[in-house]
Amino acid sequence: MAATIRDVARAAGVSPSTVSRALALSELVTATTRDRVLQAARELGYEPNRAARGLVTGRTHNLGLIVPDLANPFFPGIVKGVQARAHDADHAVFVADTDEDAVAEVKLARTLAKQVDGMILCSTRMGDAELRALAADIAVVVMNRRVDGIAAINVDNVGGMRQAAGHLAALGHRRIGYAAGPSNAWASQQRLDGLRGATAGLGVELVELGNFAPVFASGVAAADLALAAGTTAVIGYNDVVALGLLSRLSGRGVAVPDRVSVVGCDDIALSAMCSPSLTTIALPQERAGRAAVDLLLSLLNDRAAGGGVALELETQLVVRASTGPAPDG
Amino acid sequence: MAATIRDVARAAGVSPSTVSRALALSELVTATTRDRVLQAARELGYEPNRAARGLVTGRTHNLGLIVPDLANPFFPGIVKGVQARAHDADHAVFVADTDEDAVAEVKLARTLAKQVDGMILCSTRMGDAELRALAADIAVVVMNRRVDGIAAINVDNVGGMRQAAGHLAALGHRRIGYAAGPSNAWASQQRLDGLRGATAGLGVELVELGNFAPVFASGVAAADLALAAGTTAVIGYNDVVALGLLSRLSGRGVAVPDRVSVVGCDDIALSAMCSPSLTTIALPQERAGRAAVDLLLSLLNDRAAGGGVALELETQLVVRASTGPAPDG
DNA sequence: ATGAAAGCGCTAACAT
DNA sequence: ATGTTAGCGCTTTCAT
Repeated sequence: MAATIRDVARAAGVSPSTVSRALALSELVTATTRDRVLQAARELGYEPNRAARGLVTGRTHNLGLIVPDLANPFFPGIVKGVQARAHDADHAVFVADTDEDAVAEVKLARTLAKQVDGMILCSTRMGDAELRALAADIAVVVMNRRVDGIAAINVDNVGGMRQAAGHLAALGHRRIGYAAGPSNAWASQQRLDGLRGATAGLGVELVELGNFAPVFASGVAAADLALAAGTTAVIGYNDVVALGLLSRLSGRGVAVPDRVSVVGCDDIALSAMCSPSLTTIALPQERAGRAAVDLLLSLLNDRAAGGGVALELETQLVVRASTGPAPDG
Repeated sequence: MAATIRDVARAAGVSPSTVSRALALSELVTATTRDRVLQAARELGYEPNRAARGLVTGRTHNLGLIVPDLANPFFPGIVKGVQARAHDADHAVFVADTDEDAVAEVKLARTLAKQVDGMILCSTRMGDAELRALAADIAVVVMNRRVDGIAAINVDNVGGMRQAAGHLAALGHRRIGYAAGPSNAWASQQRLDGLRGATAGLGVELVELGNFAPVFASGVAAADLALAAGTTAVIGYNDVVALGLLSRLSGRGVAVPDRVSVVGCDDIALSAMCSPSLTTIALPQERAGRAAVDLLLSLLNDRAAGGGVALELETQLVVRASTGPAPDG
């Protein structure tokens, strides 16, 4: 059996309450007794039982993190960021993968809500109403989503797309395709809006190729549409889709970037590893994860902070080998 | 505040223990009282507090999962498998990423151990002694590791390497390079052993290129070594390393598979997405994750089961575009 | 500065 | 078949 606070108390010759205070680094114990307690705790390998503590304090020191699909390389970065910060703040993290299923997500969130102090919903597919209902019961931070009254960490999708469009326009492209993501993904709307605004301003034609699931096969399908539409550059909703574009273009003997340029979004690790390497919009995934934890913890510690806060992190175009000058008209 | 068992008891006009029994579907309550209790619980939206329950039953219904690096696309598959099965069995999962740090891993495991019923250690870098000490305190299942007395889920690395070697030999390769993984990774040893045995039996020469961290850059470095050693085929410790090989070979103008063939291991999603697509050894990641949960839960329910059990899952060579006939001598 | 006592929400003997 | 009691490990009044 693991040592309890009583064991430590006995070993240190004090009462359980003193041990509790000493461990909380309270100023209410003498330095000497504190040392004695800490020493005893160390010797016994004592670790407080969090469940028991939570029962009395009402704080579990657990956080929940829900992501649509861990297999999408975009999310592990966020998970890492969340975990790093959570562990620093002495919190453990329940991670749940919804497999892109909005119904499963609501159920999962409800279950998790019972065992955590707060939760981070990443690229949630949940409806606004369900999200609000959840936020009424528990502290919630969303990532890549904007809902009034709910704390959010976002990346500057609009700015990123503006950079991408500017880059392609500078290379002489006049007709750009966009393979959009799921229609219920907030980020996809943002990116589309950004792209529409940017291309209009640049006098560039934007061809919307439709909505796609954020998977490789979507890029494969979109490549054919892009070629048929006569575009000289295609932007994928994310890097995985862009990798699908790359693959299909190469399969059809279309040289990248000589005949068609390709841009992704996310800057997943593999963007730099494939060939041609992928020009993409880098999102600060780990930083976003850390920021989400910070925001959540501040919400927890200061109920007044309210849910209105929304942070926006910068994005940065990373130019690699998959984009080049437009072929001569 | 959420409703407690007392609230339900009051509403149903019974004692808390009767509520507890009714909810546990015990046969010790009349059908009528049970209905009354269930009804009251539903009306109040009552959900038992798991922490409180855990405090008395000693079972948290939480599982811990430790992986070296979520950014390595091999692990998300396992996480998904573990979660799927755990949720089915009404358990939640704490996931922790150690960033390949053996010291951090031990600390993390110790912390997590306090809040879970059992834990799954994936490709752990922990020493045998520490592992045994941990297993003495809590139910443990390891994946990709074999330690006497500790339950394990493994994949047939030896068989996989045998298939890979056989494939390359059949294509006429007589000199094969191997970029091994970290020396403290059990799977790497296994693969090396498998490869040594297989090549010896086939009359093929095996060139061991050294130990590498399981990252892209390692493959880049290994490619140069492989070329210098005059091998016509190279096997990477895993797909990420193989992707590095692919990238460097292409960068140096060495055609794959025309001049050099490349084989990976794991069958991460991106193996099929890059070009040339990667011949690799598919490991059943999700299945392994599910099996680990099953094993862990059986350990938990039946202390007699002991820790000796070791399951081995099959591996399967997947031939794609990165391997071809050996160039003529 | 420290100890004693109460109680967080729940289950599991032990009564009845 | 149901209620009463005790206690899981911890924090937090309230005493001293």
